[in-house]
Amino acid sequence: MATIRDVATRSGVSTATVSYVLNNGPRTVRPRTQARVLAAMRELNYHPSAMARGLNHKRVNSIGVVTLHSVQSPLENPYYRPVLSGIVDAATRLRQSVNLFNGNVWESESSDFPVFCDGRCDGLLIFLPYVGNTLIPALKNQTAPFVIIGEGGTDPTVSSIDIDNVAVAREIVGHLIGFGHRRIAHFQGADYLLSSADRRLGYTEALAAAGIPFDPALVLTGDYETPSGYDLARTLFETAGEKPTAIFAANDRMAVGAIKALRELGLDVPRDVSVAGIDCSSHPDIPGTRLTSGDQHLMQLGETAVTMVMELINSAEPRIIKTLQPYDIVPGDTVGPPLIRA
Amino acid sequence: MATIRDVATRSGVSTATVSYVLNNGPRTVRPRTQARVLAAMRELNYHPSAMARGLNHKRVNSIGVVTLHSVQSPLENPYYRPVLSGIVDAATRLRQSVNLFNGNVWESESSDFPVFCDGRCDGLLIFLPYVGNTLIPALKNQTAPFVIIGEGGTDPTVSSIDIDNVAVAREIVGHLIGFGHRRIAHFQGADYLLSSADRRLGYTEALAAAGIPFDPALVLTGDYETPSGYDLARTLFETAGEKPTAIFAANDRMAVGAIKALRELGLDVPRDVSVAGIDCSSHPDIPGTRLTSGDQHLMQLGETAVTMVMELINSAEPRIIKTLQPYDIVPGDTVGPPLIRA
DNA sequence: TTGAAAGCGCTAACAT
DNA sequence: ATGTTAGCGCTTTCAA
Repeated sequence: MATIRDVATRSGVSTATVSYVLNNGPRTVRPRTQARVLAAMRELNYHPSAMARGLNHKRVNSIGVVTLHSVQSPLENPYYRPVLSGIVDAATRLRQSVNLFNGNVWESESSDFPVFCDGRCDGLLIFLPYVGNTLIPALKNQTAPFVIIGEGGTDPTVSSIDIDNVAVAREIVGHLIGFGHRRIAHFQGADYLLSSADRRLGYTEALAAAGIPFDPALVLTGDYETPSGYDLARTLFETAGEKPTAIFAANDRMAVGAIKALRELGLDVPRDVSVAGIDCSSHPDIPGTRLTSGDQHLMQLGETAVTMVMELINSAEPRIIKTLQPYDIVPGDTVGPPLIRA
Repeated sequence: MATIRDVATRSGVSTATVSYVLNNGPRTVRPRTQARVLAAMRELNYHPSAMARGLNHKRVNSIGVVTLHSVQSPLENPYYRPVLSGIVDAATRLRQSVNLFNGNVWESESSDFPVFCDGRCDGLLIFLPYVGNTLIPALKNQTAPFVIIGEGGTDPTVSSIDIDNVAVAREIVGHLIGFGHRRIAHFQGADYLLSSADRRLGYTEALAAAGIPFDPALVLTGDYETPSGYDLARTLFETAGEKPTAIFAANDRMAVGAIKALRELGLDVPRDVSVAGIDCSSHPDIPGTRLTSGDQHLMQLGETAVTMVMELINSAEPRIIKTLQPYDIVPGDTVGPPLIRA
């Protein structure tokens, strides 16, 4: 590869001049000289080294995206994918490249050596850090700014973007109550994610607001994955006890799993049981059925996350930005009035 | 950020020693000294700079992925996504980060300044370079090795991975012929992609092998996108002339578009018209229907592409690797025997 | 077993 | 308007 020296020699100027031509400033170069330099660059097929430049002005125009969870393949996950799409789109528009890291691999390797903050990214987007992870504390001790996606929680010392999990859960349970349901089960997410507790809180708040007594037997813990929703539904409907007329699953995948289980048990959704989730993600397992859900506008969320981290990067002093993404309750085919028992 | 100097000062050794501790060699360091250095690194929360290291040994452990086409969002594209998944998975396993570039943006900006080969990636994976693009020629003049995904074509001077487009098309058309079809339309892809011509060639070869005369009126040109398949099907079936009993679409998206159109026209698939595609990608537009298609094993293709580029990166002298990915014809619900006219 | 110092390719203050 | 040169943070040869 040709270096700036080669170009300088070839065009008979100093490296400084070449550099100024390269960057269109900050110094002005005589047009004739400039032309000579440009010609030399072309002839030598010269491309400035990102490494050398980065070493100087500490800026590489790349943002890192870390998926901390051991998600098999982030791109196949209905939550990650739209967010990532939004990130890639926004970053591209802003001329930033996107650096993907599968965090759990890097973390397990040597937890105190996060390659993604070794200068190859100007800033980081961290997906769903689970409760008790070691990355976030480590990240606080270094200079690359970062934004947490989906699990900012109550920590006021980190920048984050999320929906208001309590509110969206409250509203969607309210939606079920509005249809006349009083016996509503909740399939909550894994407890190592803060959102699980938040959505559960929204659920209890909605019940309380409607004067419906809370029944702990109706709250079952899953893990945000489809099979867990399936298993919980089977457990709930195959064992003895009074059945719920509706299920609020903490996300769409669990809701879809539940619907599959219910159908296998000969129950109709929503005639026999209503089901609602959160995410408005795609769910190929129940073709033709539109799940009642809370739309997090995940792509938009990814785009906003990029603008946030860019702001942090461009900001002189360290800052904390907290964003709550607006959401919408989207009625689908899976919620109806409760069945009146004979 | 602490530098290697800070660590050296703090532990009372030279920067050289710190470097050797950092890399576990090539020189051996006395255990006591090493311990002191490690302690200092920990205390200072030291992380070596990727830029500075890269500047020396020209290796950053990152592979670049360039999507040249103006795909809205690569992650939402049923061809790109599984390949990308495979890439991310394989790269992660090999401890490489993945750098995503939306090539058409970078290219349009200043076609002679490809940031993705400025040293921030050790090697590149290039998606579907269209015929006549300026990137590939430019890439040949620089040192970063690259592998072309999906459009290696006949150029023997570039490394590439693809399926045998002629063969897969020939086989799938053979599959249709096997059902008794003799009047088979072909919706071909955009002509700026080599695969379009290849698949079309496979189509004509299959016809020839079966002694079926080629009818140019049955070959229509789309662009690999769903709407084009829809439009072509409407055109074909709404205008006068003898209708085909089957359609071979050059990819699944066009096939799906065609099926939608046929259904709107009151035609049943496969009773009235059989339809086959290529890709085995997901297609939410025809829920419940399994499209007869040729499986390219796209995730696998992405994984193999990564191992290929890693081989090129690790190879001392420049090499060219050509890989043909195995494929399978996957029978679905959309192909049946032709309707016998009264 | 360790230190000193010369680069890697570029930028930008300091000269002229 | 342009050249000189001292770094950026690290690796590695050459010395000790």
